[in-house]
Amino acid sequence: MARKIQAIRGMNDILPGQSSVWLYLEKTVADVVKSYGYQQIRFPIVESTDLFKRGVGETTDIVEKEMYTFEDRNGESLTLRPEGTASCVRAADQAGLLFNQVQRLWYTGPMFRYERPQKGRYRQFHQIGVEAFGISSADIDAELIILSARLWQKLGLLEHVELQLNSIGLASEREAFKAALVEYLTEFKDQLDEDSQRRLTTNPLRILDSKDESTQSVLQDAPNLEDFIGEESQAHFERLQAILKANDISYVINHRLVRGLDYYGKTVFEWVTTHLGAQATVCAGGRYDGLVEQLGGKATPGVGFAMGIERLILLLETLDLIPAAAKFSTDIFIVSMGDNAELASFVLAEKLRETDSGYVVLRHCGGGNFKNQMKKADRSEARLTLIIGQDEVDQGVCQVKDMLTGEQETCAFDDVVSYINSKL
RNA sequence: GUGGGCGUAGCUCAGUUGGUAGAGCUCCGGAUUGUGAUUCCGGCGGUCGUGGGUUCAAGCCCCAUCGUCCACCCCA
Repeated sequence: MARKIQAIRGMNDILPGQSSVWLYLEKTVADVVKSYGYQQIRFPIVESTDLFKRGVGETTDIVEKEMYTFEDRNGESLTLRPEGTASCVRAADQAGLLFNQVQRLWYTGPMFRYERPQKGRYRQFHQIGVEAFGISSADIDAELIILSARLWQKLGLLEHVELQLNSIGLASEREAFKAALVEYLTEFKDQLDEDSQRRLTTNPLRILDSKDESTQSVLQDAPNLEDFIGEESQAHFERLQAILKANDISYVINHRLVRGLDYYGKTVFEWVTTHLGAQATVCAGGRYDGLVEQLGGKATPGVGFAMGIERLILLLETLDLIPAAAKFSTDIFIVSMGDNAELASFVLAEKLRETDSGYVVLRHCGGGNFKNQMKKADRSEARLTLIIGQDEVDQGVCQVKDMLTGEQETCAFDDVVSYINSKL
């Protein structure tokens, strides 16, 4: 036997039992997002490596060590997208959709990061992203957050996720804070954990997140980001909070909340849960007013967020929140024996599918005796089984069996559709 | 990239101090003729992840390797 080839590590197949849940989630998101006036945009999975280097940030972990980068046949460096925002900006700007106008866009699809896989974290994972361009005021930040809350409500997740908010100010304000933080922490360098010492030079803001006790105690008296936030950023943040309050969106302010992508400024937020272990963040985003310009477009404000589909599905599953209607199920199973009955069963099946009822009609294929076919019908978990043999063909009828009660009735061929409509 | 757990039939797993493999489910067939979920009987199905090593003998011990899971890091 030839050796089997398996899927690439961290890249999962979505199997039949799972796919209906994906469809349910995607449909729910599409409906919610549409009701806020967002239109879908689709862009390629592969882009120029430079797009992500410039968009996401050269020194971020994503760009430094997590990208799937390779050379095209003509030597151009290409990368499998590690996130969607940079591509979205590129696509929208290239089509002239960003200059002097408002755009509300969303997208979904696979993203790729070379990480060590674990629960809720995969090398190919899927995101749904929502982005709004051309509005600099806080009301659009609020709209996006309210939209996400609406989605949680539709999915039954609202009480299981918590909104964390922060403002990380303008780039210049952040730089000033970063400098002050590094200056302060350098004094206590020997009291910091190993990772944090390294981050002093690589990503100082991340130190705020450290779980190390000693590091946290050093941080007690460290400078605060809030003190470096300018008036404009502050007013923006306050307005956002006022709108959220008016809409009864509860949140906690987390001054430690910083994002891993360089393009964020002012508003940042995350929806987190306690049900997914280490992968607590289910949805995250923020404002990125400088990104469009950084990618060569005319300065255009932007805000957006992305959610991880795998994580959301994991959450829905652990909380048992997937509605029965979202699961695949067979409504009618058709059993037949003999050549004539087989022909009749095809006709019958098409009669049922022709209606707008949306019934899932499964015809048994491959013959076999009634006993085995009935067994298949049972396994299919269909509500009703239609049975046709030579006797039924001769009389122009079929048997309709209710698999729950075991009751069976004879029904004229011509009346089958209306009879079944009354039963289901 | 770092650390730890795990890898035995299609699936879930058992396998005692090393003596060349078992259960349940699934699938197929049967318990009288054209009717399922219970019950009973029988059958198919495994070079015990892979490659080395120790031993008279390895699923069990040792090394390596791959895969998987969890955590760190980072992120959705």
